Amino acid sequence: MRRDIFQAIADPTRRAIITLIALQAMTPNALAEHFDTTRQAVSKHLRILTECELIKQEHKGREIYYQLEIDKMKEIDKWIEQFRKIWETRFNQLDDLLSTIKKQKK
Amino acid sequence: MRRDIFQAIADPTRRAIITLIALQAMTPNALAEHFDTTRQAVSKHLRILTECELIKQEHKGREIYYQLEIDKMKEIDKWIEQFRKIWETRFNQLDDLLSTIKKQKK
DNA sequence: TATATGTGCAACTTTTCGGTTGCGCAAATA
DNA sequence: TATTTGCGCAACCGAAAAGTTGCACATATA
Repeated sequence: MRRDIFQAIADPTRRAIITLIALQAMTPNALAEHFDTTRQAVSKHLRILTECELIKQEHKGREIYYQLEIDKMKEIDKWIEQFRKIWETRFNQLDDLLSTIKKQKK
Repeated sequence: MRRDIFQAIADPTRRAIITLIALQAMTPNALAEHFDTTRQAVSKHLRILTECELIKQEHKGREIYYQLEIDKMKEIDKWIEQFRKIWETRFNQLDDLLSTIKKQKK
């Protein structure tokens, strides 16, 4: 099974899970209430997210609280960074262009 | 067919395509040379990327140059932003803690 | 101790995905 | 005009994904 973060966040339910537990750790049952699927399906998503270390478990009696491994999210941010550089450069170029026009007006 | 950006960037080949054409617009044939698949397979990826408006075509004779719609990439960045806020907050909290410890030492 | 609850795991099914092959079409070239 | 080249599209195939159902197991609770 190929498991990487990008494949993990491809599924909308998994993205919703990530957003939910980003605020506070939650149990599978609590999470399942938010979706129109079975608890087992949610559990499966949690396993996938755990496998690529996007979330981690915290056992509390018979309950298992899942919480976000925020640092792992940085890996996605790292990939986006190369593009952020591009759009920031373009923005600056536009900025330069605008100020050049401004100067010409004077 | 459900097509969203996150599903689009889930595939490693598609991510590579995006990175390649971010630098300069390319034709399907030119792109295919970079991968160990057929031109048709690449073409299929290009169609998916086009469908979710991550790339756009520019016809030049019988050749089609594909180029990145950099603005669309911002949507991914937008999703990441909520988590960036979290890790920046935590970083600042750690920073506060460290300076508190420093003060106590004095 | 018997029962209820919270959970993960395995088996199975249906859908989706990524790839190949074969085709047709338009533009360039001989 | 005949041929080559660049391309998209449709049909098909195997693998993987996402969901359901049924089960086992540990921890609470009566």
